[in-house]
Amino acid sequence: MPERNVMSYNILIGGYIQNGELGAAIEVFKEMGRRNSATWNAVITGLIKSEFNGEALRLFTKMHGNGFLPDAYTLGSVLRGCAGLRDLIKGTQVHGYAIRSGLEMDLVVGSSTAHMYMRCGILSEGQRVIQSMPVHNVVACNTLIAGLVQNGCATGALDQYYIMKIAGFQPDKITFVSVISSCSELSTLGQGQQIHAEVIKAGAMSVAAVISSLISMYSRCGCLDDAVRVFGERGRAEDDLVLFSSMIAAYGFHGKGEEAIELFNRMERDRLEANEVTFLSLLYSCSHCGLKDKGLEFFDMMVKKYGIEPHVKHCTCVVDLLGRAGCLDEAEAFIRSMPVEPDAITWKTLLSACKIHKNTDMAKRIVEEILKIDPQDSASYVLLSNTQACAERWQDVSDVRRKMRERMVKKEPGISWFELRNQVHHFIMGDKSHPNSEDIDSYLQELMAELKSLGYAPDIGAVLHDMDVEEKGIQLDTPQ
DNA sequence: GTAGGGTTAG
Repeated sequence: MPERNVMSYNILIGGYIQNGELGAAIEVFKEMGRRNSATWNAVITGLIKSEFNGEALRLFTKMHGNGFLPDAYTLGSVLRGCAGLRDLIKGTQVHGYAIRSGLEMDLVVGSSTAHMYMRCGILSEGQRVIQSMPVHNVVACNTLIAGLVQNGCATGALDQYYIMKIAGFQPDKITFVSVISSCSELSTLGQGQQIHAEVIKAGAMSVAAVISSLISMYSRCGCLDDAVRVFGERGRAEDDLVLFSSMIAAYGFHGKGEEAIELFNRMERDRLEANEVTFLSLLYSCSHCGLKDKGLEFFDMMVKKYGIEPHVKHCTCVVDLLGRAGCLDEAEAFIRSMPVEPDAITWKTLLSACKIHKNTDMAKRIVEEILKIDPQDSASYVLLSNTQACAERWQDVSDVRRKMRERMVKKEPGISWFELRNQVHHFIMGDKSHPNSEDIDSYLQELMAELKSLGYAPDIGAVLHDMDVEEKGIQLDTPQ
């Protein structure tokens, strides 16, 4: 087979992959007597684009074994595969290969390396790789911004967004999705509105992912009306399904279960086929709106009518549904017979229901399950201690606290914040550092008096014992 | 002919 023919086969493979016909591409690949690096790269990339990451990595090993040296194309794809599998060990090996072959600083290889580290939760290494690159482009900036927000550093992501603009890069749809998510994480409505305006100016309002993140941002910032407006003004987005899923969740977040269900019914009428995320939004809405039976009905419908295999997240929603409704035994039985392995969040969902319904015996048992999965989970110890406090079992409360000290488990103090006229004001429990602290406190007392006059009874049992050693320390250390 | 970043739920 002459080299000229290899090239025409490669064109054929490329075309199949572009059309999503991976099977046909692999058929051609198998038939080829001679291949070059581009042949291997095309198939490896095709596999990774369809999320066959493990298969792609095996083919990469085979490529290497056949004497073909990986180039920047290969490494970029393979690193993306490692990121998809969250395989830090393989990812680090590929990074090592990139360094030895002098491709580490290549724009694509560098971004892919950083993305791999950040997907595996190693934010600092990802930041280091991006910052050591001599040249940047919009993709390198996006990699860093997305990595920051996905690793819980939304403030850092927004800082990086302003740095990127100062450096002269034009944000694109992917930048917008990441920074809008950052705003919803931080509930900084003003900043979110400003970015919304930038999205309009940049002409990115037809991108479903962007609209979706705007709906979610407005909803989480407390502006359901704006979320509804963005949803209503959506043009002919190519991917309507994501928008419906976001909007259902937004209604659920605001306690509007009826509206969430109505939207789902509208999807069925319009023959827009719900997917696993739609059902997640729907189950979430039912559990947050006290619609237990409806929720169970939807779970059943998802499996039987739509043929969607339940994911652990769906099951956790069902646990929440049962738990909030007070069906604790049913919830525990559900977890123990679920089709997928429960994770720490599943158990924590039940634990929080134990606190609401003051079931201390079950709480003890559930905490043991959580600590099997995550022994350093401070929130579970605190939740257990609060459950005991609600039931006025003070001896058990101090036992839990003692265990935490013995196991060196530290609880991060809670923090809350809000944005006012482009300024973020934040408060730690017992914090007196805010310049208007006294005024705020006296207004809070007024509000509390008004609440009580309207019949509100605070849950003192839990509140008094919510303050633990670390939080007290911070309260005392805070400058006046 | 082959390369990198994002989405909704929790």
